[in-house]
Amino acid sequence: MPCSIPFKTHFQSSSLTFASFHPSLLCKMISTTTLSPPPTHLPSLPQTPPLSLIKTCKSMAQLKQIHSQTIRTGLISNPIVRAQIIAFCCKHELGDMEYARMVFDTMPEPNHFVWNNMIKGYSRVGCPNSAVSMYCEMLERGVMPDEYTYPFLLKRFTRDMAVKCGRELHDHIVKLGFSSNVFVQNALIHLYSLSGEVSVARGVFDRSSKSDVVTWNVMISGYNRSKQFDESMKLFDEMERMRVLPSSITLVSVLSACSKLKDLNVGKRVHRYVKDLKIEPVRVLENALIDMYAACGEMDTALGIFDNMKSRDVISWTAIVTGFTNLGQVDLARKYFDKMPERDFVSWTAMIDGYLQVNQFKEVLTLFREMQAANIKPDEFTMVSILTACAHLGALELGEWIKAYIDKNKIKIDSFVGNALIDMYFNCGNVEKAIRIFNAMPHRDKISWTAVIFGLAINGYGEEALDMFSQMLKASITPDEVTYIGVLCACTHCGMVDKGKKFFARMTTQHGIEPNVAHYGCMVDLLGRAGHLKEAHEVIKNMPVKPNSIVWGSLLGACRVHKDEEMAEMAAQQILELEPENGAVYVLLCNIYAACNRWEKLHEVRKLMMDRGIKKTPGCSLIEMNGSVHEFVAGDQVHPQSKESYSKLDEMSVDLKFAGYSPDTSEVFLDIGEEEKESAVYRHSEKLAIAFGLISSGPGVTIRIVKNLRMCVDCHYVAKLVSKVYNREVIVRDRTRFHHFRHGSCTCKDYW
DNA sequence: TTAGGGTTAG
Repeated sequence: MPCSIPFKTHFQSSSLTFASFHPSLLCKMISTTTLSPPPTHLPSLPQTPPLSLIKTCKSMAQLKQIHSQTIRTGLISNPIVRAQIIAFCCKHELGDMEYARMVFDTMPEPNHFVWNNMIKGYSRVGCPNSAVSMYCEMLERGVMPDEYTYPFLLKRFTRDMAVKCGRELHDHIVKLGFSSNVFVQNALIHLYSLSGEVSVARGVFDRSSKSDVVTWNVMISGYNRSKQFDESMKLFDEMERMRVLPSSITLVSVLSACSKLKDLNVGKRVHRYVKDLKIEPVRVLENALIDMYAACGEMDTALGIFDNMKSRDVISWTAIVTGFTNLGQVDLARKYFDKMPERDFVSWTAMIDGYLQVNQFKEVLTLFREMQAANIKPDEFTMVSILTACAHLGALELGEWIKAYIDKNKIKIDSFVGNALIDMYFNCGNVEKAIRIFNAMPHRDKISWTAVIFGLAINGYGEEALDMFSQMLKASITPDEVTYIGVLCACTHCGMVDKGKKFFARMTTQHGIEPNVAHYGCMVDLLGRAGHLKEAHEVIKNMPVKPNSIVWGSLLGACRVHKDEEMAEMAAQQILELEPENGAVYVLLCNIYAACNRWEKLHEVRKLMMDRGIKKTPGCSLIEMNGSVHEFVAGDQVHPQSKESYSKLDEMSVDLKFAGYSPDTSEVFLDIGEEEKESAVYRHSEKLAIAFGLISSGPGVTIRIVKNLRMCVDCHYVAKLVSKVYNREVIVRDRTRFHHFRHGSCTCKDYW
């Protein structure tokens, strides 16, 4: 419902509209609520004048008694009495705004004091829309606001409201001549920093007298809000130069900025300030100090303050938990988390995020379940952590559940949540849903575009990824180095060597991005896949940065596919110089020797592995069924349904042999007979997971598996046949890419 | 008869 500000007296020609507001909220509140009238038969109160009684009043029940007495005695006709009753409802912690409105409606001509109190009351109870409605009503009835009105009105504004009507209200303030009032100025700085127009806020700040510490505080917190922590610091310095004494609130904001910037020096300076100026170490300030020291990794100092606090709240505890999680000391963090007397959604999310940071994804999900059992409502921060864990585990069902939860609970899908959803869907191999989320996002940032490009690329949709890239450029979003990884990855997946080279060059010439080691790795992958092994090697030799094991690993992978044992040896040697303990390299080299029938060489590497005590990482596959993640390790029988899975595997083996399957043991490098080799590949973890998937789900249900190592040729072959024989889509995410098996073929086009 | 500012997790 459009609501024009009826500012008739001063704005005859004004076109001001408050289209965004719903003053009906207020009307609704009043019309649908049954108001309890003041009680009529009550024991008589002591004969104290009602105004003094209201001042000492403790509850709404008491207020209603006083109200009723004033009605009986006729004192209610005094407008000051009604104003005080309203003021109590608007200001008191237990004040009731519905009651205030009821009394308000009995006043034929409420004065400024009453209007201001009503506005303040609605702001206090978190109904800024109703406060605006009240403001509109005030103007409509020809009462001009005064300098008290605006600080009350703006106090609880939301970002949206600030964006939509900040400028208009500023206009009113200027025209009414209140712009030099320091309280109004402070409210305006707050308003603009809320709407994200921090430079306009700064303009108001610069025009102010700057003699009031609150003005500085509002500006500093405004910079913090818009994450311009450097500016907060500069302002703090300027304050010192201008000899404005900081208050404890200034110090809290500055400490918050120090924490974000990890600026221990200024943080310590603030701490000295607290000590030298003998500022009372209130809890909020101590919390801010703990957070600053924790963020800078100084846990001993943080704990020193924590231990000496008179009283701690949930923020003090959470700051300690976060301090440890940031250092990766998740067990210590958990120790404090478990000791917390109370935990809120932030503390739970902090601990969950701690597990995420150290890649303990299962613990992430376990803790999330505990959080739910404790009846703590997660918010969008929690959702991001859980979705990220789902993405790593390939847990699509849980990810979908989170999506449904977000929808049901109307959790805001901001760009963080949107991007996490996109990542989750892509990492679980559900390209369609990832794109659906992307298309529905109102604000797509660089990260959203990059997530889509990269997601499409790793899922084998190279052409589509490049199409997205050109759409991104058309939308005037500047790509960064991560976007280009996605672009190059897309070229690799489609074997578009020339295009890839062109993009690689354009990255620098058009967007000024210097390629880093990851980009060179992509180029090696691109050339290697196409069989240009020498050229790939040339890229490594000429790259200006030191190649890492991933770059050499790409070349080694290409050598496996194109069976170039000589270059493979060289690449493997390079990797082992960098990472002598890298078991996967020995294994890959053995695979290559086995595939080339170079048994002597293979024995040498095997002996080297034994001598150096290097063990082959056991293959492990995760499969999610009915909301739980199941783990299968090659050859193990730990899973409760492993017996059934093995029986299914036997059955599969017969079915697949009818379809022409014979085991491919070319990559088995164990010195064993052919039969044993077959038995070894037979028990690979992804086969067990596929068998489990087949017995645990109905016909036509997609089987999604996440594997910790590269898929072997035999498993790849089996997955292709399963997709055909059982008419099932099988999606396997291995160490480096996705394999979507459909109707007997794979999107990786047999290169991985 | 009425005012303002702050801390924790992506």
